[in-house]
Amino acid sequence: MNIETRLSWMDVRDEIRARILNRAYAPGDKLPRDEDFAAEFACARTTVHRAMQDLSLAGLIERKRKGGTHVRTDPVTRATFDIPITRREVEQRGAKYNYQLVSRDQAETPIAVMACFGIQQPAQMLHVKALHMADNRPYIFEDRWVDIKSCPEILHVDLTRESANEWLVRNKPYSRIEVRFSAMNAQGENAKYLA
Amino acid sequence: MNIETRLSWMDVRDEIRARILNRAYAPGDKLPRDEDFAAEFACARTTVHRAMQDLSLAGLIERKRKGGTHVRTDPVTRATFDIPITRREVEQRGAKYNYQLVSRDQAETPIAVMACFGIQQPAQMLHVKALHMADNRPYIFEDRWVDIKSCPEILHVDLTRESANEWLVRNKPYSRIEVRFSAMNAQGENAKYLA
DNA sequence: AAAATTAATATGTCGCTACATAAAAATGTC
DNA sequence: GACATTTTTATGTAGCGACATATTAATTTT
Repeated sequence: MNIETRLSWMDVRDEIRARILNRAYAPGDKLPRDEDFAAEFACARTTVHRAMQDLSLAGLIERKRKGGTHVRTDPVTRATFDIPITRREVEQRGAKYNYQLVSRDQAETPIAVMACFGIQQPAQMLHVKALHMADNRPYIFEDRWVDIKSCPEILHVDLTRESANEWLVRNKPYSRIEVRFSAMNAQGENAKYLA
Repeated sequence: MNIETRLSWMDVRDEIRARILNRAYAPGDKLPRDEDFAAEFACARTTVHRAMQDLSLAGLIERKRKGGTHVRTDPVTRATFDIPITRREVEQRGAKYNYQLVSRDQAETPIAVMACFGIQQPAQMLHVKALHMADNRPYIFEDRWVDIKSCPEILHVDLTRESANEWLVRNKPYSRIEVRFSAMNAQGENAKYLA
């Protein structure tokens, strides 16, 4: 039986994360090079690299070529969530799903929406409003702006039959999405901390 | 100049994703083994592996040891977002930040909150209400439930000085968070599809 | 036939090497 | 000193080999 079990990249990640939380490495600090960590932990650089990648994705550190790795000054808690298809959601509750297109316009991005998207220049966008219903009662009101340049195909979709949400989720899964919540922080932060 | 540039794991990922979107591999289908893909693309299995990992994280496919890789039957679009610290957000806008604790109670999880958290058994929780203000005008109303078992330290934090949000983000970054949005889908889906 | 055991197999992980790449630092040039 | 060029350096990526692990499939045992 070999006692010292080989340590995995997750162990390395956890150890480094622990140090950051301990303030052993304070926000803004430069971390040792991957190679030095590898020496310390007696593992390969690739293992450290994988750990670092994860921490970087998690928003805890920032890495730059040549620049090295730094603890983020403003800690960011990054979360992942799934954008559901409303129809499925309703149907799974055993309710009858109905969908109705309310409006569909093409327009320049209004200022308010620009701010919401975090863009500077106005662009051509498709503005869709639609109502999702469960058992014939309003369930969700979808008010959506889609950037046409990023997704021109949306113009040729029959949105009276399928919601923009469903079409996008089906046909553009994970085209690198960035989500912003503007006026809804309070509730959105109602997160559960799990083990 | 070597013409055939070596292809990266992202190229592999994009190609496989394209096929899934094309329905070349339909939902539910079993994908070829990593090794076969590696042979097809003339790259190493590790490269395919990395591509697959990414697609799996994105929610497009599901992998099981020995079971192989399958296209997910219900496509899920997975997104990442950052939970900001409200104070910073306000200050970055150049406004004056104020914070006021409204209430702080310890109680059993009410049914409504249990549903929100997706848990079955009631637990002891800390219920905090607080108001975040920008230039002395209400900005965000924070209504938060924190599971005490998952995070007992919260009880000893002086929440009149620092908001629960800020403390959690600062001290529990990425303790594997799961977020649920309940009544807020419509707006939350207002996402921008980027390149 | 049912249950327990064993083998086969696809994905997961680790280590090593080599090279690519971005960006800072050092150097050279005017 | 200001600017352009080269070197250095830390991270990023690809390939290969080996072994771990989970799960299905096959086989043996009862």
